[in-house]
Amino acid sequence: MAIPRILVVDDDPDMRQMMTQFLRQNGSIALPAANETEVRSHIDGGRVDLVLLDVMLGDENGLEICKRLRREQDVPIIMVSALSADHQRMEGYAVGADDYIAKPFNPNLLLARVKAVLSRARRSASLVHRRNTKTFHFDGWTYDAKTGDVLSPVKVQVALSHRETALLQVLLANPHIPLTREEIATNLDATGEGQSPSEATGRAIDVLVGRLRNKIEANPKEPQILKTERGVGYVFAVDIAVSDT
Amino acid sequence: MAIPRILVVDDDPDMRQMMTQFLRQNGSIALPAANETEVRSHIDGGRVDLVLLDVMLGDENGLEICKRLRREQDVPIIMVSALSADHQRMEGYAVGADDYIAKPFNPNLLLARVKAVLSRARRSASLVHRRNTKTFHFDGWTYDAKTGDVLSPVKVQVALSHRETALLQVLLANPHIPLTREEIATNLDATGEGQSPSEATGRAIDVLVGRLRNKIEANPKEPQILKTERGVGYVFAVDIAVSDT
DNA sequence: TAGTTATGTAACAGAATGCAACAAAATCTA
DNA sequence: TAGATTTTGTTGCATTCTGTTACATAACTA
Repeated sequence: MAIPRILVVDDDPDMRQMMTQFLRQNGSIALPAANETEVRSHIDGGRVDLVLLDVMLGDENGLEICKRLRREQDVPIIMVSALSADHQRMEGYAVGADDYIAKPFNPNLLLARVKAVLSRARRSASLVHRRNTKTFHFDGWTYDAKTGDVLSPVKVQVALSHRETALLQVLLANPHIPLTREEIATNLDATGEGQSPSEATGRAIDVLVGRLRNKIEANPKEPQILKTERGVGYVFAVDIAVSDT
Repeated sequence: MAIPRILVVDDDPDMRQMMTQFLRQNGSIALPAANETEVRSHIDGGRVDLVLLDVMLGDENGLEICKRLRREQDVPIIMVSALSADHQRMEGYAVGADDYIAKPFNPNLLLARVKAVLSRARRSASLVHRRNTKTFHFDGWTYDAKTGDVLSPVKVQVALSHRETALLQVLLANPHIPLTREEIATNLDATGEGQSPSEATGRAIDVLVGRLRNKIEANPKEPQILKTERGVGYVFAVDIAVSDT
């Protein structure tokens, strides 16, 4: 599908900011909205693929908005709430939400849910569910994005940890582009394969890079694939071929 | 989803007429039934997405029918009753109804409830339309939702315990979606009987997952089907094909 | 060259997960 | 119904994963 357009509805500016930024970093178009009026103007104004709706909207009631939206439009809705009590969740479903997530949420979880709801919506529209079946080839190596398997040039399976896999994915998505540690960290948390409860601090990325090098570099001391850009960060420095299987 | 097929069960012809007409005007296929015999013939004869069940059915007892339906089929049920007393409502839930509405009801309210229950059923383990006798195929394996049989890639029967089967069902209903332990536990309890007696505590889900892995993973140490999402929970990580038999 | 800054990495610690062993509960059987 | 068997949750320990820290080394600057 085209780039998903996600409406972020929250009356707290900070939260709105945080969520829109996060979604944008992960390839979505995020549309912020603080109240029902802004929601309507967005929905009436253009395509919206998904609504992330806070339950508590100051004086307005997210549940009510959800109910109304559902009655009029057929846009998928994920309710977001600080209250994780089960009855809240139930209420969310009862008014027609497609999913429910409690604040504070794990960014991975949010992204996974967004993906899931979008793909579900897409599937019901097209009936055909094509998964991500790309395979990446670089410098003799193979990475199967579907299974997550990594094969060395001599066709030996190499086991990467979740975090290492996530790093590899980020790099594969940005070949020849030097990435700062911060960029890597942000995208790591987003990839959905790797987890980290909170933002990575300190030298975590350096260490992670080192670990990945130990697994995929012939000579980790002289990296050919994952090179250092002194003063900047790291680059994936070889060409990539992508095959659709 | 396709047009919902709703079974309207009421012994009063006027009320039946009114409800079926109303539902049809609102885009559903309404199937009238006056007693348990007619209910059975409809359910056995074709797909039914929701049952609107009157509590008072002349000499029969709606609650009993509800209980039986719940035990055999996994079709969503909304109880309808002229008695709005609280104990009645409670009884409705206790026998496994998904919702409860009191007569006389606001037609829009009925519609909202119907939609809510349908969408909830769609998203959660709605895979269990036993009557439809679906069979799931994944990674060489076969799971027959009707008989509960599980066949390995080499066509050997594998015996799963009730709990393991329930887990498999929850996973099959949510492929590629990382589920938290809490979500799994909730859905597990829901799949069995209408109640959720006690939240599974501790590491029960972990252990259960391990047990299922031992039965359906070629190499339980390196799960290909039921993968761990560190910090989140577990995912059913392979594609599923569903055949109607 | 000496000093400064950036990077590599081993060692450590805390957390998450896997799992065997046990116990309690449910189910079956004679 | 008593006893055997199966199922299922709990617990404790082992293992794996991942970020932090400390120090060594490399690169850069003046």
